[in-house]
Amino acid sequence: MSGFGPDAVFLADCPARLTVELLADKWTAVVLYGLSEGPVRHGELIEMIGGISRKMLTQTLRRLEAHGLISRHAYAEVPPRVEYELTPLGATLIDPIHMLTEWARAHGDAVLDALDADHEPLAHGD
Amino acid sequence: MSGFGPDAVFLADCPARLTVELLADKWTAVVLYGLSEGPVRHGELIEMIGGISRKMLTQTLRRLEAHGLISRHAYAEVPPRVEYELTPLGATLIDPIHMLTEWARAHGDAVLDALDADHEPLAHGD
DNA sequence: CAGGCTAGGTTTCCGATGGGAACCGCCAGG
DNA sequence: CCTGGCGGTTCCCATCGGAAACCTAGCCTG
Repeated sequence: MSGFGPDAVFLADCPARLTVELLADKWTAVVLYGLSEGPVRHGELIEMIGGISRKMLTQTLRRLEAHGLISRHAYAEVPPRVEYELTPLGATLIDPIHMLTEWARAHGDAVLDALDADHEPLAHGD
Repeated sequence: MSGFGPDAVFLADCPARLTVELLADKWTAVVLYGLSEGPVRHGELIEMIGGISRKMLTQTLRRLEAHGLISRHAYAEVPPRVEYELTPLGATLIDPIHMLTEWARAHGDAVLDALDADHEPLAHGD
């Protein structure tokens, strides 16, 4: 434990840890990705993402807004219309997220394979 | 909901979602990063990371192992010694994770600034 | 005019999850 | 024989996440 080099950046209390934990949510990355092509409404995100509850979506959006990654535009119409949009800061996160999806596209298969091998280790004679 | 383009890859039930959710843990990315420079022992990870409990570390390591991203080497010694190491598959994740840390290094400041502005919106006259 | 509809958000309730800390097993050494 | 070091598990509790009902507010329909 004596010398992890300058790469230890995100193993302690540095801003990197904060940011990684900001993204380390089940929904954060997905929501950001959902906004990557332009303003999207609350209800659209619900349908796009699939599996997220209103509560968690709102909560995630609020957090991203508080962190300056997205902006919220509420139109005083009836029925109410609310659109969310990436800020320039939030837009800079799309590239890293794309890298993750690219990784998934390339290696997701291998991960599923490993998972399968691990779940049934006695399927062929223990 | 009619045409999000081919980029909708990870908004549904595709493998990308699975993988993103695999990483969407408070500790997963940090642990992988901690292993990025070679085999590391359980206790070393505890000290490197700081804030993680034994339970969560073990749990995270088990999951990563099940997904084929790391391998576990237990030496029948006394006191027990257990080392964890990235598999070749796991090593391919280091690049994407580095992108996140780079992003954090570049924009973490802006995020903290936005957070601060949001937390005290009435600090200068409501 | 009353009730229902839409759409975003909040509240309530409950099951799942995460963290802390104590405990376990193992064996060498004092 | 008791302690100490290390990896891991168990127990307990606080928090979180999800489902679904409720709320607001104005238009439309009956």
